[in-house]
Amino acid sequence: MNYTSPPNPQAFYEQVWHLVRQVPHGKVVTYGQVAQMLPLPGGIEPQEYKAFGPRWVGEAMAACPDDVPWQRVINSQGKISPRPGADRQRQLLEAEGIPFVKDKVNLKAYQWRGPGHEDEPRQARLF
DNA sequence: CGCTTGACCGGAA
DNA sequence: ATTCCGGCCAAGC
Repeated sequence: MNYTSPPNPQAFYEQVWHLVRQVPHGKVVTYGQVAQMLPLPGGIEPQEYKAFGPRWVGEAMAACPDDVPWQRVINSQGKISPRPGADRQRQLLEAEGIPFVKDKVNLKAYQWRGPGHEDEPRQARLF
Protein backbone atom coordinates (compact mmCIF):
# COMPACT_ATOMS: atom_id res chain seq x y z
CA MET A 1 0.00 0.00 0.00
CA ASN A 2 1.27 3.45 0.80
CA TYR A 3 5.02 3.70 0.80
CA THR A 4 5.18 7.33 1.76
CA SER A 5 2.71 7.37 4.60
CA PRO A 6 0.14 5.29 6.48
CA PRO A 7 -3.64 5.64 5.86
CA ASN A 8 -3.98 8.13 8.71
CA PRO A 9 -0.57 9.80 9.07
CA GLN A 10 -1.61 12.14 11.86
CA ALA A 11 -2.96 9.37 14.10
CA PHE A 12 0.02 7.14 13.40
CA TYR A 13 2.52 9.89 14.12
CA GLU A 14 0.88 10.66 17.44
CA GLN A 15 1.21 7.05 18.49
CA VAL A 16 4.86 7.12 17.56
CA TRP A 17 5.47 10.31 19.51
CA HIS A 18 3.60 8.95 22.53
CA LEU A 19 5.81 5.89 22.59
CA VAL A 20 9.07 7.74 22.01
CA ARG A 21 8.23 10.11 24.86
CA GLN A 22 8.42 7.10 27.17
CA VAL A 23 11.98 6.18 26.23
CA PRO A 24 14.12 6.85 29.32
CA HIS A 25 17.09 9.21 29.36
CA GLY A 26 20.19 7.23 28.42
CA LYS A 27 18.32 4.60 26.40
CA VAL A 28 17.55 4.23 22.68
CA VAL A 29 15.09 2.43 20.42
CA THR A 30 15.18 1.60 16.73
CA TYR A 31 12.77 2.68 14.00
CA GLY A 32 11.78 -0.88 13.34
CA GLN A 33 11.29 -1.58 17.00
CA VAL A 34 8.95 1.36 17.42
CA ALA A 35 6.93 0.23 14.42
CA GLN A 36 6.72 -3.25 15.85
CA MET A 37 5.62 -2.05 19.27
CA LEU A 38 2.69 -0.10 17.87
CA PRO A 39 -0.60 -1.74 16.89
CA LEU A 40 -1.06 -2.62 13.23
CA PRO A 41 -2.74 0.39 11.55
CA GLY A 42 -6.16 -0.39 10.09
CA GLY A 43 -6.30 -1.20 6.40
CA ILE A 44 -2.70 -2.36 6.31
CA GLU A 45 -1.45 -5.87 5.64
CA PRO A 46 1.08 -7.10 8.21
CA GLN A 47 3.58 -7.72 5.44
CA GLU A 48 3.25 -4.19 4.14
CA TYR A 49 3.60 -2.78 7.62
CA LYS A 50 6.72 -4.81 8.17
CA ALA A 51 8.19 -3.34 5.00
CA PHE A 52 7.18 0.28 5.42
CA GLY A 53 6.36 0.81 9.06
CA PRO A 54 9.95 1.72 9.96
CA ARG A 55 10.02 4.39 7.27
CA TRP A 56 6.77 5.86 8.54
CA VAL A 57 8.33 6.05 11.97
CA GLY A 58 11.13 8.00 10.36
CA GLU A 59 8.60 10.38 8.87
CA ALA A 60 7.00 10.82 12.25
CA MET A 61 10.34 11.76 13.75
CA ALA A 62 10.95 14.29 11.00
CA ALA A 63 7.81 16.10 12.11
CA CYS A 64 7.86 15.54 15.86
CA PRO A 65 6.95 18.19 18.46
CA ASP A 66 9.68 19.71 20.63
CA ASP A 67 8.84 17.60 23.66
CA VAL A 68 9.71 14.34 21.89
CA PRO A 69 13.23 12.94 22.55
CA TRP A 70 13.77 12.25 18.83
CA GLN A 71 17.50 11.73 19.35
CA ARG A 72 16.82 8.41 21.08
CA VAL A 73 15.56 6.80 17.88
CA ILE A 74 18.33 5.24 15.77
CA ASN A 75 18.50 2.54 13.10
CA SER A 76 18.63 -1.23 13.52
CA GLN A 77 22.40 -1.26 13.17
CA GLY A 78 22.82 0.93 16.20
CA LYS A 79 23.91 3.82 14.04
CA ILE A 80 22.51 7.27 13.44
CA SER A 81 20.81 7.43 10.09
CA PRO A 82 22.89 9.70 7.80
CA ARG A 83 21.33 13.08 7.24
CA PRO A 84 22.11 16.70 7.99
CA GLY A 85 21.82 16.99 11.73
CA ALA A 86 23.24 13.56 12.52
CA ASP A 87 26.12 15.15 14.40
CA ARG A 88 23.72 17.00 16.64
CA GLN A 89 21.92 13.75 17.43
CA ARG A 90 25.12 12.00 18.36
CA GLN A 91 26.10 14.88 20.63
CA LEU A 92 22.81 14.71 22.47
CA LEU A 93 23.13 10.97 23.01
CA GLU A 94 26.70 11.19 24.21
CA ALA A 95 25.55 13.89 26.59
CA GLU A 96 23.12 11.31 27.99
CA GLY A 97 26.02 9.00 28.68
CA ILE A 98 25.58 6.74 25.66
CA PRO A 99 28.99 5.71 24.26
CA PHE A 100 29.69 5.36 20.54
CA VAL A 101 32.11 2.74 19.28
CA LYS A 102 32.92 2.85 15.57
CA ASP A 103 29.95 5.22 15.14
CA LYS A 104 27.70 2.59 16.69
CA VAL A 105 25.76 2.26 19.93
CA ASN A 106 25.79 -1.08 21.73
CA LEU A 107 22.11 -1.93 21.45
CA LYS A 108 22.55 -4.94 23.72
CA ALA A 109 23.26 -2.57 26.53
CA TYR A 110 21.41 0.60 25.65
CA GLN A 111 18.24 -0.42 23.85
CA TRP A 112 15.06 0.26 25.77
CA ARG A 113 12.88 -2.83 25.89
CA GLY A 114 9.60 -1.05 26.39
CA PRO A 115 7.24 -0.06 29.20
CA GLY A 116 7.17 -2.67 31.92
CA HIS A 117 10.72 -3.80 32.14
CA GLU A 118 12.32 -0.40 32.44
CA ASP A 119 15.93 -1.13 33.23
CA GLU A 120 16.07 -3.74 35.96
CA PRO A 121 19.58 -4.90 36.81
CA ARG A 122 20.23 -7.96 34.65
CA GLN A 123 21.41 -10.12 37.52
CA ALA A 124 21.73 -8.36 40.82
CA ARG A 125 22.15 -11.34 43.12
CA LEU A 126 25.13 -13.62 42.81
CA PHE A 127 25.16 -16.14 45.64
C1' DC B 1 6.79 14.85 -18.32
C1' DG B 2 10.63 11.76 -16.31
C1' DC B 3 14.00 11.00 -12.76
C1' DT B 4 15.57 11.28 -8.00
C1' DT B 5 15.07 10.65 -3.37
C1' DG B 6 13.31 9.39 1.20
C1' DA B 7 15.37 9.93 9.97
C1' DC B 8 14.28 1.80 7.19
C1' DC B 9 15.19 -3.20 7.29
C1' DG B 10 16.68 -7.86 6.44
C1' DG B 11 18.69 -10.89 3.45
C1' DA B 12 22.04 -11.77 -0.36
C1' DA B 13 26.50 -11.17 -2.64
C1' DA C 1 32.59 -6.30 7.75
C1' DT C 2 30.41 -3.63 3.62
C1' DT C 3 27.54 -2.76 -0.36
C1' DC C 4 23.38 -3.70 -3.06
C1' DC C 5 18.53 -4.61 -3.66
C1' DG C 6 13.55 -5.18 -3.21
C1' DG C 7 9.59 -3.13 -1.29
C1' DC C 8 6.98 -0.14 -5.25
C1' DC C 9 4.52 5.58 -3.16
C1' DA C 10 4.64 10.69 -4.05
C1' DA C 11 6.45 15.15 -3.65
C1' DG C 12 9.92 18.12 -5.74
C1' DC C 13 12.90 19.56 -9.39
